[in-house]
Amino acid sequence: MTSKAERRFRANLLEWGEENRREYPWRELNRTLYEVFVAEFFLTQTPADNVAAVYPVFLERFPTLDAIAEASEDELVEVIEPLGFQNMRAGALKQIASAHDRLPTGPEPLMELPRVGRYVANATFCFARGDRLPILDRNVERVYSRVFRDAWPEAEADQLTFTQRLMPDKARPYNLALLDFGALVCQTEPLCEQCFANEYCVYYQESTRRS
DNA sequence: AAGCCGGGGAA
DNA sequence: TTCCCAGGCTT
Repeated sequence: MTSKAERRFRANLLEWGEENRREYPWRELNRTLYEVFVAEFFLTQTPADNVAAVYPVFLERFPTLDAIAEASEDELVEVIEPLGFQNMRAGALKQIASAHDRLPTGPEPLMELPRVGRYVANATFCFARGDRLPILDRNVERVYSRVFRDAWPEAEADQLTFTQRLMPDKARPYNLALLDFGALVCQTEPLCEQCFANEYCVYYQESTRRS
């Protein structure tokens, strides 16, 4: 069942996203699966602006999995060093490129690659192809747990179901908006005065009742 | 489910 | 220097 607040949130978020979407090179239309994967792989635990600085350099030097397979791990480390986690990441990319000519074409097999979890797998296929897959990171969890509080489940599997159910058919713009909203408005220190959800957000309702 | 890991950034 | 963090990984 979809509650009234859930329907409002979905509509409001989509509308907010149209005007507030952040532009990044990996969000351009017609990016290949590989190009989107590279971005999502780097975006974990790394600020988007850092990734944006390295992204074009990386794609220029390593335009395909094959280019990674042919390079040494040290060359890889050199390029991605500004991102941090360079050894872990270079090792995983080498492993991936030496085992595969091309990326698997679904989230489940993609998740079997080293250092690729649910978040990267779903984000890659949602953003590269528009697949209707739930994405769940700390931003998304913070947003939903504030807006819906008790309706937001504890267990990760249930959270995935919840986000899946809330997602409209236009999954790509919705999920992009969700990430941007978590980053720009519903931050750790939330900017409730400029938020569209004030009328039904449980967190906001509670915080105003107190004061 | 809970804790661990490697490492960046803030305190 | 310590603490906190955010994913993935391990158990």
